[in-house]
Amino acid sequence: MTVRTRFAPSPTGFLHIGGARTALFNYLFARRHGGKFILRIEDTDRERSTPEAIEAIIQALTWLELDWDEGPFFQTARYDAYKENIQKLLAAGKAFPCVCAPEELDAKRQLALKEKRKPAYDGTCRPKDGKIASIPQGKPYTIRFLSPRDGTTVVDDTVKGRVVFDNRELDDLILARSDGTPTYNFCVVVDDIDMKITHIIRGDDHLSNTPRQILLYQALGHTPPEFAHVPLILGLDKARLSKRHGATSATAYRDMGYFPEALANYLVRLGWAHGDQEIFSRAELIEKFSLEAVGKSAGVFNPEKLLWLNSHYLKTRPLSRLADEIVPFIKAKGYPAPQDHAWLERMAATLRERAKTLTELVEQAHFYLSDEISLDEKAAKKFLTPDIREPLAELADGLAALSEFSEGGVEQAFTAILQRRELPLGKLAQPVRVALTGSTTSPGIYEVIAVLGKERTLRRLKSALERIQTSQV
RNA sequence: GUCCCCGUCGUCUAGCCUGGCCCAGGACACCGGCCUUUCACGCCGGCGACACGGGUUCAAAUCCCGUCGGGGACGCCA
Repeated sequence: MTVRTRFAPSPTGFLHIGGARTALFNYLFARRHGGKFILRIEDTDRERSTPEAIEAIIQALTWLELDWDEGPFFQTARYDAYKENIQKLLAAGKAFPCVCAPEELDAKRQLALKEKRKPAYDGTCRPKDGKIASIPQGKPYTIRFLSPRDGTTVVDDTVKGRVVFDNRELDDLILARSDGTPTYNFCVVVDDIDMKITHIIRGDDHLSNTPRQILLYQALGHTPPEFAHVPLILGLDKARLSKRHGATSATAYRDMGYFPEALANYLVRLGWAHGDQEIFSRAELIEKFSLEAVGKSAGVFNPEKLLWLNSHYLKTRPLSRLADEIVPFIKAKGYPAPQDHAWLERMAATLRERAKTLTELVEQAHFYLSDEISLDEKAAKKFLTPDIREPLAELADGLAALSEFSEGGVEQAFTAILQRRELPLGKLAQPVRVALTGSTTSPGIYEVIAVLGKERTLRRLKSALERIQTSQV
């Protein structure tokens, strides 16, 4: 039997973090077992489904490199299949029409809740004594599943273990709305049967749906697949992750300068572990992922750790790739995109250990990307002082005379002056740093100078010198 | 309210199934130190948890029961 998993989002919004992890687990499990990973769009709720959401979900999956083998399939294109199966159930006396009005049902539900009872369908339209109910004429009706009133339904869940539900807890769920369109729990089962899904891996908020679905499988004459309900992702307040916890869409992280590898690595470790290992390549994940190692308890989303993983990927990324990846962020900040790829690489190399995201890296690259450096006045006051004017001027001359404008050459120029004047490096480096970058913190001063190049370095030193001159008078 | 799930450092987790190797290991964050031209990186060290109460046992984070706490489901949403 070849493994077939599926990710089945409803396109009512972007792909959120929890969905991304579910997709990842399904993907990994399928790949691990040489199976197929299927994408299905559950768009039966026509009110809330949008083409934009579909696009956003596909984009997010693509960004995360969770490529699917079949689909996307759309439930709205499969109405015939659902209708056919409803007819089958109706004919077999396993479903029945219900003429209860939504308002009635709602009132009963409210009352039950108020009286602290479990709100459930009271069976008003349930056919008595095993008769096959006839279709009501001239009245709107829904089709309900005739759910057994006794016995138990067992879910043998790969992560949660054996969970037993009393069938009395399950009411006669609606399979088709009064407009004839099928509902979620029914479509899912029909689809998973037709698409030959062998393993359903999804959030554990679906665990309580599972006994109904198992009952539907049985009614339709099929064996249920394996179920694996993975715990939910919580916010810092332990409530289910939602908008108020900040960025929750997968692509929001892309836009904030995170790498897909980092997000995937973070997400997979939330609820799953392989010993003490923290960093996983995609290949390792495929090799090592297993549902048995997925934990049972919900996990809190920790942005700090994601950031740490991202910085890891930032530090270890091939430079030429990094250079490509920062370009969109440079443009987004409104800088002209540098054409010299090699230069971009050198620039990124000096910054990558100081930034945790691409956004941060580009922010710190301001003095490379623009000649209008923002001078920190406090720093200027402290370091661009008259006593440094001479060494600074001398350094400018030394750098101007350099035939090879490399890090090594720059260092020699510095050392020569420092030795002659018996100055510690910091005494000269800080003023130079302020002159070139506008701030007291930056990458190593030799790297900065080498990357900036002779012309821009000299120009900035010159204007610093001028500033010292004028403030003297 | 009813049903279901869950409960190891602040957070993610290893260990739990197959009790002793665990006065509980790793990671993020935090604190201190080292490295150092600044800031980072890196390295070293520190802080810090078996929810609680009973039981079983020579021995319990690990097995059993209860309590408490958190989450989820209860839609003509998915």
